[in-house]
Amino acid sequence: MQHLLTHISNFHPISEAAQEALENCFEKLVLKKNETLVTEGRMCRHLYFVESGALRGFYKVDGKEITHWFGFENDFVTSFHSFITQQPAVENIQLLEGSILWAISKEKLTGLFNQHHEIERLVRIAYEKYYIRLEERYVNAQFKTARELYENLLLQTPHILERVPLGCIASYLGISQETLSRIRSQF
Amino acid sequence: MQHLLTHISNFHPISEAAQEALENCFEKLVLKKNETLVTEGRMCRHLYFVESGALRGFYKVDGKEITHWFGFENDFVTSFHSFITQQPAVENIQLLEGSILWAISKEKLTGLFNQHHEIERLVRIAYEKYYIRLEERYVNAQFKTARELYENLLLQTPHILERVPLGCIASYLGISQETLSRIRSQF
DNA sequence: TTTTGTTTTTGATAAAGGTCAAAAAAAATG
DNA sequence: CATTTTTTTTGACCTTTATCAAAAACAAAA
Repeated sequence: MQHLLTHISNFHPISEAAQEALENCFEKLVLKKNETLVTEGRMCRHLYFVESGALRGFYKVDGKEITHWFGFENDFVTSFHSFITQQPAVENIQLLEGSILWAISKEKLTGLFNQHHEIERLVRIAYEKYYIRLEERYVNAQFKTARELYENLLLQTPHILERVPLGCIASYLGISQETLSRIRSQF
Repeated sequence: MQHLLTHISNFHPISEAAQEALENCFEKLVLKKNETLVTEGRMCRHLYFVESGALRGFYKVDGKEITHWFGFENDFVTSFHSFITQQPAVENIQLLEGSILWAISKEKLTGLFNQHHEIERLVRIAYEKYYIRLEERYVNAQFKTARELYENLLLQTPHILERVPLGCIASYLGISQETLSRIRSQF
């Protein structure tokens, strides 16, 4: 738990009172590799913080699994669309490694927003950061060759290449596994 | 100005006091077609609300202009990365039609956040909506054919096709203008 | 270790869409 | 209107990457 509070304080300092309130709302979750955290068609009512481990969000197109994000240490993850709109999730979240997570429900988070302006601010600022990150990925994805996408990954997030199976990475980059394999062999 | 306040109230109702505060912070801007609102390399310090008209955000790759979003009536637009990080913009914002905009500076907006929790909430909720929208576009862009992307546009945002030159739309969809032209001729 | 299952690589082929160049159409301007 | 200028369309060709199928490598389990 200290892990989460420290991470938050580094990101955007908050008062003791707010920290205590947060502490009372998160619950620890220990999951094993390959377990499923969120399943498509079901509601996702929680936001998760990754203390350690790795997971991925994926959805299915023509029976194929398309990974569209990875989560690692210090990431907040959820099936965002479902969490926000309270509609059934269109994606799945699966553990890529055994992980320690901290979960907070949407109700509790909303309660925290009402009690502590500074927590809502924290989240507002986090959204900005996540939005910018997504925007960057989007711009990259659309106008780079498969090779450039791989190089980017190699430079910017090499841990993904080390910890995640090739098939997941290929769909994450929007290219076929075979193409990724061929590109990788040239390095 | 009433336009903006009405739009905000529809989106998420706020108190009289907050409305007045908002009213004092926005400034009206009337711009002509082809004028530039934000230029790459320069800071973008404002958030804009589109009362009427149309504009686009684009950046340059190998001398080519890549449009990555359009803004129309009731949209909030800005060079988001620059506005948030206060670093020079990497994109340009240009008017596609003569437009009426309302501008608020980052300083004023931050001030509003401090004075009115509910305004920060409003923005937090707006971010959620914009994030989901971007996520959808991202997922689409990566795994649909050029034809499917065009069909999507036709169904979901036909006003774009009616009000925007083909070249802008092609880069927005991530395909060449020639391909878009050929696809369109098949309908 | 063998066996079995999973992941990655390799090869051959095909399809989608890009690029370049020129014509046609449409829009803006004097 | 007539004339530039800009935008869109069309055609020929080429590149990138997907797809399918099979082999190889690797990992897990008996």
